[in-house]
Amino acid sequence: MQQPVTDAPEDEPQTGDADAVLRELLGYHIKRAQSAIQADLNAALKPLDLRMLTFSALAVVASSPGLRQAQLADALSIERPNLVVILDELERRGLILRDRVPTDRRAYALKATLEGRRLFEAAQAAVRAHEAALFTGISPEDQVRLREMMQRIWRAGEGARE
Amino acid sequence: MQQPVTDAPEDEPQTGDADAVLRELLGYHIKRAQSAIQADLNAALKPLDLRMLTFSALAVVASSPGLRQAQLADALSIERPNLVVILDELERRGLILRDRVPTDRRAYALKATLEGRRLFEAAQAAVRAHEAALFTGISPEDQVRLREMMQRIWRAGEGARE
DNA sequence: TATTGTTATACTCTATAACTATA
DNA sequence: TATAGTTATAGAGTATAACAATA
Repeated sequence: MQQPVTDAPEDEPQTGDADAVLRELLGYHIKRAQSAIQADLNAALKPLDLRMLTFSALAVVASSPGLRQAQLADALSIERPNLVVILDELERRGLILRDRVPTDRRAYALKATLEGRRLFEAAQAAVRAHEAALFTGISPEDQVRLREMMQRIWRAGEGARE
Repeated sequence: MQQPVTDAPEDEPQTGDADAVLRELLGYHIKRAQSAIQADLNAALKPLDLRMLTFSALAVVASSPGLRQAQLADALSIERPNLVVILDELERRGLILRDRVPTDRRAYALKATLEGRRLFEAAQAAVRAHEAALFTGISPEDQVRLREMMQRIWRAGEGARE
């Protein structure tokens, strides 16, 4: 069962094989897939003038009204300062409101406007279509396995960070 | 078998549930896992003064000597201009060389120095340890499945980009 | 004293146009 | 003309320190 490995000389590496060292790493494949997902998601959100981050923020605010910015930043796994510009943009576009919390005048209670909720609904449909398209090749059972594996990796990373 | 779902009132969302909308998306879990992987990988490479990108570039150059910059950029899936600073850094540190190609004086043939190959070996060991640590919770068979799924997603993204 | 949101800042990664020197 | 590497530049995401207002 001898396989003719390749015709090319060893010292002239083929372009398509140059990433062979990297392809041995699981993280390489996960990164490539994640890049593809992000690109496709942003393309799907572009007609709505949203990006992954602005969509995520709008989605969380729309479905969990009353959150404070610190809580939202936590839910999005981003730092508080980085959330400010995102909310500035969503607020400027009339998609969310920063309501003062009466009991704690330092904080804002975030909520989506009617327009924000409508845009969220449209965006969610676009995102679901995007996921359906990108994950067609993966059976529902495998998608469940995949989600579990991703959660395990994330938890392992959490553990390593302490 | 009734489960007491939660004690909290509905209109005061719990912090831990704020990302419920996002957790329905497979892409959300993949992104979180990828972030964890990148953070852990960079932490593993930090003692060697490498990052994911500089490691990847060094790895490809070390194992495929003679590549041109355009080919390397292609292997790394980055744009040619963005590769320049990375190679500048690796060259300045004496890890790689840019050798003129005699037959095409526009191009450089990239190769790792002895020191570059040594650092690559050390880095590869660190990266393997990092992957072993992060992926302990995933059986070898599942890791194979995972890789296949990532490749499928990436190809679906490629198809969507045309 | 501690916390909320904010400003300022910096670093990394990414993407595009335009230049130079060669081909 | 076209290509290889480069420069300049801009956008997006991420991270930290420090501030004013409030608790």
